[in-house]
Amino acid sequence: MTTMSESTSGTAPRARPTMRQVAALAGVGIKTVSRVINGEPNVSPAMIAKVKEAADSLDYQPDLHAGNLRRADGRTKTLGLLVGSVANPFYGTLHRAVEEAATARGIAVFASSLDDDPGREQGLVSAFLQRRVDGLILTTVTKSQAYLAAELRRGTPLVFIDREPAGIEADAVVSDNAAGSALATRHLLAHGHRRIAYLGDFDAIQTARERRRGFLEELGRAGVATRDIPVVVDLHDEAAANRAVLALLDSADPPTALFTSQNLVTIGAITALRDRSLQNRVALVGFDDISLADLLSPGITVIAQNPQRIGELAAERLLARLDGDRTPEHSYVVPTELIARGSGEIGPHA
Amino acid sequence: MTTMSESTSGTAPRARPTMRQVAALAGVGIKTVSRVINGEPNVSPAMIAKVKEAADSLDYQPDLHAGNLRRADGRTKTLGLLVGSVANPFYGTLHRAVEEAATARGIAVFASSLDDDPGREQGLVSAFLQRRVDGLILTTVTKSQAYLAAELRRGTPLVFIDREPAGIEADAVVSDNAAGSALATRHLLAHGHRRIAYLGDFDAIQTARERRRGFLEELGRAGVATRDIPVVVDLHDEAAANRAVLALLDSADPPTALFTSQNLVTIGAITALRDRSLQNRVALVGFDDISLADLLSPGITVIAQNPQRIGELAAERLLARLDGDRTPEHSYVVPTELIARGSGEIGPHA
DNA sequence: AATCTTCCTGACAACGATGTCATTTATAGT
DNA sequence: ACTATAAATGACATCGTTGTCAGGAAGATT
Repeated sequence: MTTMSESTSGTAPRARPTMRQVAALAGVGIKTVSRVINGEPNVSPAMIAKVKEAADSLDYQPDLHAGNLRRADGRTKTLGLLVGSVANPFYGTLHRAVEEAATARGIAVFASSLDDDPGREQGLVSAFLQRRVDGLILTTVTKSQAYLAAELRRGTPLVFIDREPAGIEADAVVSDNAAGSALATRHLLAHGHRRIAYLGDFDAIQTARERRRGFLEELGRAGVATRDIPVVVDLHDEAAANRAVLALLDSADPPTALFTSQNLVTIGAITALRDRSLQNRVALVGFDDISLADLLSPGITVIAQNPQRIGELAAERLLARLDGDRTPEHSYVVPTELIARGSGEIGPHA
Repeated sequence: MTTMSESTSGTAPRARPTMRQVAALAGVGIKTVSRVINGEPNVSPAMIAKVKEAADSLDYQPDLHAGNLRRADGRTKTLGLLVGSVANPFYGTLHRAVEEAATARGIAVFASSLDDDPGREQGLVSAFLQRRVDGLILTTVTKSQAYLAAELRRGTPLVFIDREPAGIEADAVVSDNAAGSALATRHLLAHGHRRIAYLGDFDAIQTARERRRGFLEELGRAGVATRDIPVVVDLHDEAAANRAVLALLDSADPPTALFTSQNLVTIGAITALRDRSLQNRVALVGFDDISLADLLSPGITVIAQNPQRIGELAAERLLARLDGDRTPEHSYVVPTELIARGSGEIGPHA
């Protein structure tokens, strides 16, 4: 007998019970407890009942990691998700979709924010890896993700989201940034605009560059001289965007339409247009949907991404890889969608 | 260059290296590797260099869980966060605050959504416990959380957020729901309203009941007969709220002001007021802040909660408990704040 | 020179579980 | 009744790491 009863009386035990303690209480071998807990076959009903009763009375919870140490497949039923920020609703929705697919298979999700900090990215990835996650879904901000090559070779599935990987071959799920921008541009051109200003995020961000490319290429296809097109980049917050738009509006030859490449930039543009009471005179299309955009006047026309679909697809790919899918790595492109709400349908007022 | 070469030659190893392999490569004992990896003292510089080189060349990552199995303190440097939904920006912000505090101490965060499902709550808690989280920060939807008593007794710190625990004594961090409602009510009364309608969420939700209580008690203090006050509850989405508000506006004696107890209900009320073109005639104060509320016309006056502060406090309490804080359990109340933006300052139009 | 510290180092058991395998017991087949 | 087969059970090694402890080398003290 191994009873040593730490300290006191009749209540539940103070220490966390082990399988050995359950076995002792039930008067059976430890392996039998293991079989019952894991629902393995070839255990008599009487044994099952005895063990379950002992386990319940001790409030026993198996230690997944101890088991995993010995288990053949080495799976921790855990996965890591690395996004820009969990406070960002775009990533929140994506996270939810990933969680849904994971939970359905008993997989728990670690979520962390990397905050545009390459050092933080590597630290968080390392923290996940030390906890032996079964796979990783991640946005990246490092120049190259070659540091993950060894891990990938060991069989840890990696799915990149939002931005494509560099220096390594792996699955990716991204939005159709250039095509979305082209769509927005075509929309504004179709409404008669020729002088369209572009307002973009940090040019260091891959998706920001893609969006700008889509915009400029579409103008090229339409035969609009890009020489006269105002392109402002490196706008990362509302205040900077507001200032940039005000400067454009106050210039000698102001644009008749604005294309903003990101959420906060769009909001900065809205406030700037209102500052000059031009919200019904200058057209605006923004990349990324904005909540309540339809309640504003005018409603804000946007190119909406589909974070839920991105999350679903990323999770689906990851789980498929875990199930042994060995098809070549692939980049999945999730289409964007133009939602017309008014601001993008304003014509050029000469 | 990056040929695939399944099982071959000189490249990095296929299997995940263990400490034993690093030791073998460096030609030292395994315990010495352990010392170097964990930065323990009393290792000669030459040894440190040798071991580090071997570890790097194998791309060795220590297995935190294996170590934890043997380690004295039994800490996994992992914590579980259970919220309504990670897609909800309120919880996203809270999550971020928790993550910030956790990451600073090398603690990784599991996040899951319970979706108002009591069964799911218990399943997720169990999943966390099996992964031996060091502590739990959680919103609950079960009637009683007595099922967690044994775990609490074992020393796993529990911090309840948003709603207070039942059937168990533990720390909690909650918003001042009743006081916030009273504040909103006082605001509307001060602007001359006497006929104020209340539109609330499912009455099964504790916070929803608290908000209603704060509203009715404040009316009582002001001597307003609650008999004539329209109180509609069990509204959980925008569409239901819209219908309820339309019904009130179309009634014989419509209210001059609305108090909506939750995000989606507030939005439903906004659309209903617009449907009747009454957004500048009927006052509205909503519980929970709404993004872009200041860009609407009128701007929406709200009682804002402080999810970041809730997250910070919850994390702070949890970490303190982990550090050995044995002070009695306590409920921390985070104040709410009224943000006046226009809709709540409309007077009663008789 | 002999002894005492102090510093380094590695052998070994242990953490809580599961895989393997041998053993016991029940069931069926003749 | 007696063996052949299947079902039920537990002893034991093992997963990757850290705690304990003992032993050897180097430096300090008498």
